[in-house]
Amino acid sequence: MATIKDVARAAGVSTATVSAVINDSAYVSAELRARVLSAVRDLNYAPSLAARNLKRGRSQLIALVVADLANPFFSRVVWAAEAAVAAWGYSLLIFNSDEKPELERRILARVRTLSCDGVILVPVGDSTEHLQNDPDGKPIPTVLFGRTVADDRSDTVTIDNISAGRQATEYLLDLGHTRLGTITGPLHVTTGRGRLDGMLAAMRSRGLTLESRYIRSGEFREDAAYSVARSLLEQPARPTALYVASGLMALGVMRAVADLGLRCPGDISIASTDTIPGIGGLRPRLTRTEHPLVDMTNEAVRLLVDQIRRGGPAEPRNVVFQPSLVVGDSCAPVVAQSVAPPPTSAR
Amino acid sequence: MATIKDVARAAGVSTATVSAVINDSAYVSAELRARVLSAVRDLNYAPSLAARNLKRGRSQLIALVVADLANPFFSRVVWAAEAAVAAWGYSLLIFNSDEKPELERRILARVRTLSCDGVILVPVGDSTEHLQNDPDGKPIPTVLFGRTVADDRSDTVTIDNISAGRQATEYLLDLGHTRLGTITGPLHVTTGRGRLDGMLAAMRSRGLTLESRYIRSGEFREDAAYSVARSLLEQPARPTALYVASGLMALGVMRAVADLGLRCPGDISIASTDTIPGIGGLRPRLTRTEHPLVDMTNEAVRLLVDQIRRGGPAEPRNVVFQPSLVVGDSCAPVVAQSVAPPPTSAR
DNA sequence: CGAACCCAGCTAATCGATTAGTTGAGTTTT
DNA sequence: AAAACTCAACTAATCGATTAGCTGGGTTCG
Repeated sequence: MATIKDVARAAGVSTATVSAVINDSAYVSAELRARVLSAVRDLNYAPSLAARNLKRGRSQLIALVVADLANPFFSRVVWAAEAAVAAWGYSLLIFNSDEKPELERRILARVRTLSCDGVILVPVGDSTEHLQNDPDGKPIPTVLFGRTVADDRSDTVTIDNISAGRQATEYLLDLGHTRLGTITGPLHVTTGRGRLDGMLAAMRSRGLTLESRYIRSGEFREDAAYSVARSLLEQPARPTALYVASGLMALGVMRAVADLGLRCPGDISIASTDTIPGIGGLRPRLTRTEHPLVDMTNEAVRLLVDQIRRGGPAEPRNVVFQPSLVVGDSCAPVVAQSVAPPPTSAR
Repeated sequence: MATIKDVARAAGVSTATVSAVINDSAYVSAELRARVLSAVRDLNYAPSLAARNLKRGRSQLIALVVADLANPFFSRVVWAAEAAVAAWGYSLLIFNSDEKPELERRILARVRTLSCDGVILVPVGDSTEHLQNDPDGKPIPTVLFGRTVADDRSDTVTIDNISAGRQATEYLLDLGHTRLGTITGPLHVTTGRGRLDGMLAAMRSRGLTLESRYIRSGEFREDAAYSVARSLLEQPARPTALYVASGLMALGVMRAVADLGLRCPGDISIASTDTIPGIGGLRPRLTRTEHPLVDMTNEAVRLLVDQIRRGGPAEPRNVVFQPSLVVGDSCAPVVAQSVAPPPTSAR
């Protein structure tokens, strides 16, 4: 690799002049500028970011740490983040904490070592202590994405999970369903907890309760959702409608429904929250609440770049996006289903 | 951020000793080692990669440049690559060339600037000229993934696309289908071209031909596949079976089939190639050829790390993985379908 | 005409690590 | 006991860029 010295020698100028030309940081006469540029081309010179970053103290790197890279939801976040980050002149590093707090801790240490300019973090566990890991110095600019944690001084970008759970549930209730079931996410993360809370609130406000035997955690995983959905639906007097707290789990639930020989929405109505690619291919089309994922990601990157530029967090900003209900045909009015509560088990 | 000098001062030793302790690169007495380690802890010191990399001339960064980050297939590659790369002690940068050769060129320039230790590249366009962009110096260690390009000195990891097309087609032919159609990928990339060639070869060897009006390109995109599938299936005398060259396109095709009121496999049999998350939720279950994606990714990373270690490419290695046929229930024997070629248009 | 100024371009310090080369106290050899 | 070794630990050069500060020729102005 050619260095700035090689270029300077080839162009017959000093390294300072080369640097000035490359960065447009000072006036250089047209002649020298031309000589430098042609030398750059001849040697196919590209400045070393390692050296530049060492001097400037930044890296043009932004890290995205997601909780589960196998989840298509986060794959879309990766896609959106790559584009957003590139638009601001940064490059994107990807890490997968795999829902393990200990791994998250190690990743954040590495992020610091790599001197990333900022982190977009989907936190796992319930502490962000690792974020202010620098007793004297300033912490790395951080935006928490999707989930929140207890005590916090960081910017956050989240959705209104309670509203998502409520909207989906109210839609089912409006169709006349009263015996509802749900496949939740992990209840120790806000996305799991909030959606269930929204559902409970919606039912409570109509004087209904959610029976605990109709509540199962699918852990935000397709396979887990499949098996808990099976066991949930094989109960005698199964619910007439199901709220599934994530798109990935909805795939598993639909699979379980098909494997049990149940028809959707004929035998069971299903509503879910969040969209993943591929869900559009499902028939029936799922009724679901969607998040403005691209907007959320753009906003997270914008907040992060803003923090980086001003060199430290201002007072924390919490941006909450609202989900919207997208009606498909996976839900039917309860009158169209068996009217009398059937005490028979599924097949 | 504390520097190595701060640590040296705090521990009352030289920076060389601190470095020796951190890297285990020379013997240090137990006492000094303890002093250094405690200073490291006190100051929460993390060595600056920028400085280390500048000196060592490497970055511990591997770039993954994919052709379409919105495609769930590549999302899975990202997932597998992150894990593989981390296991070797590297971190993963993600870039999306979005099938644009010009963007790919810019990305590779940036990869060079970032002094990435290596690149896993899903090439778009048909030249790798940009890879030996350094007239004098050595090119960045590179592994081409999934696709190949004409002239090449790089390692490659690919699948046998011809075999994938042939296996899927032969399965359909064995069921008695003779009027086949296909939704192809872009024919200028090897994954698109090869799968079609495999299909053509399979038909030719049974004395059949693929009518050109039954061939459509879905560009490896879900929406494009949806619309070309619609127009293909709305023709009079539509094919009785379809080979769809990618998982993402298969979702679009299934959607088109459903929207046209056709039953699969009743009215039309469908086989495809490659798996994406979410495809498992489809009913009927798709008959398809699958790639050992995780193995492929691991192999690509292994080859790349090997290149990095030996400091330059040995003679290029081309690893080809074989697809395997996974039988679902999206295909039916032709006798079960309308026996006489129906000259009626769909619906 | 000389002082004051301007400014293109240069010299050299600097960022934070690694590491070749040096030092000097302690040990072994003869 | 001097010479020859060992070896823990240190000093200082180095990686490739940026940039503060300097230089010296050319203008402007009193």
